Amino acid sequence: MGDAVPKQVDQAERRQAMSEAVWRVVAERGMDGLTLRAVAAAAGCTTGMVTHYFRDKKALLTHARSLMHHRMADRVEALAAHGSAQDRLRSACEQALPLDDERHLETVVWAHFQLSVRADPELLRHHAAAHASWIRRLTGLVRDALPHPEPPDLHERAHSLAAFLDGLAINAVTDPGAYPSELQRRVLTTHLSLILTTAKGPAAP
Amino acid sequence: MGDAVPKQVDQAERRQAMSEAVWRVVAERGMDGLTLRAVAAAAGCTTGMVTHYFRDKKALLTHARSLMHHRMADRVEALAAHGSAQDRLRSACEQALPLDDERHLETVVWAHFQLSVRADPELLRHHAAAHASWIRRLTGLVRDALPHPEPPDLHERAHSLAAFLDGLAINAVTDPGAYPSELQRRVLTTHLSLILTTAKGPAAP
DNA sequence: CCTATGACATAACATCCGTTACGTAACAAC
DNA sequence: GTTGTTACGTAACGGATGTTATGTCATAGG
Repeated sequence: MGDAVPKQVDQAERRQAMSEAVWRVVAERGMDGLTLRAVAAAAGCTTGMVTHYFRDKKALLTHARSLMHHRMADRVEALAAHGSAQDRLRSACEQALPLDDERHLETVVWAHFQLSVRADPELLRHHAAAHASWIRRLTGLVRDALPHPEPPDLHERAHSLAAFLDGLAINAVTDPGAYPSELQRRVLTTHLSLILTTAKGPAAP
Repeated sequence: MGDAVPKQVDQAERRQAMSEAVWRVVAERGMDGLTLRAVAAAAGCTTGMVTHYFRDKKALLTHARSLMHHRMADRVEALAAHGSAQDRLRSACEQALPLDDERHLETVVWAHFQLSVRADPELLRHHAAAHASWIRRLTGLVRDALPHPEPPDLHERAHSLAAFLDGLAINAVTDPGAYPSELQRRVLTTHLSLILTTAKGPAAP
């Protein structure tokens, strides 16, 4: 009984290719259009190959989800640490916006994944943790970009910025014609300048 | 051949009941969990009754969508016209946030509908028009709440507010534990006070 | 009363889905 | 070469789905 192990394919690479096919299918047809056959067609292979690398549909989705999460996290991690605090804040914000085709697809897929999280308690916990981490990072960036001492509503400003970014990204993706990247940048500029305001105007109740 | 027309049921009422069943199913199981049988079960009837009042699944979805749209539009329309400009602006913003169970469900369903718009060009046009109208209304409210003369970035501020509201609503709905209504109100207060700021702080690039 | 019609329930239908089983070819160890 | 394992493609399976057909009952007009 020999231990013959003929392994000439890069399994991780295949899995990634299929995950990317999942992204494309989700972006084009939504979660209810995500079928193994559609994924196989988008990946240019057969359903047999998909089931060969993933136990079942849930495993495929989990992998596609985690890969997307890593992809976005890596982009956050790769942000330049140099430059002024304002520059670093703006860079972090821009990477969360669908300013090019790649981020456009990411935004669509991420929106679908985020919404579908509601159906699975475990996914919800995972998402909540990731979101809290994102809020923490934004809070730090906003604090660094503001003059000392930090304002008492720092956390609210960070939350405001996070919500703004998510909303703008989704609006840009569900109504692409109305949100060219140039408008997105202009609105971001306005929002950042408001967030970094120190002297308050007339207060809202 | 008599013209017997025994019509003792209110068809509009039935259709609304089934549309509300659609909302509940979409909120609980997402778009891919929306089946005629699930809708019938949620409405407490049979699939035969559903097909009796709607030609096919698409007609059912269209009606549920349009009813939800009217419901949200009516709420906007019912906003108090009295009070200060700031009060009217805040009221308009609060009705867009999931501060109670009713608006929570509305937000979830609306998010699903908004995302699924991408798969249908006609729905996309409809959504774009509604969104533009919403932006216009917000712009007017912000202008009224700001001292004259209006700032040059008025439209950007309105877009910023619209994106913020959408994002906060979605965050609150995908991570309910982290966004109690009290936090939503606090963040809204901060955002509104920033939006209504006239004296600018350090500008972001 | 009688009949036509609307308001349903029930059930059958083809289709599509996820899953699983089976078959084949390629390659490493012996 | 032989063998055993991996890497697929093909196809079949039961179940779920949207749709359609059929049946039943109540009711309003004649």
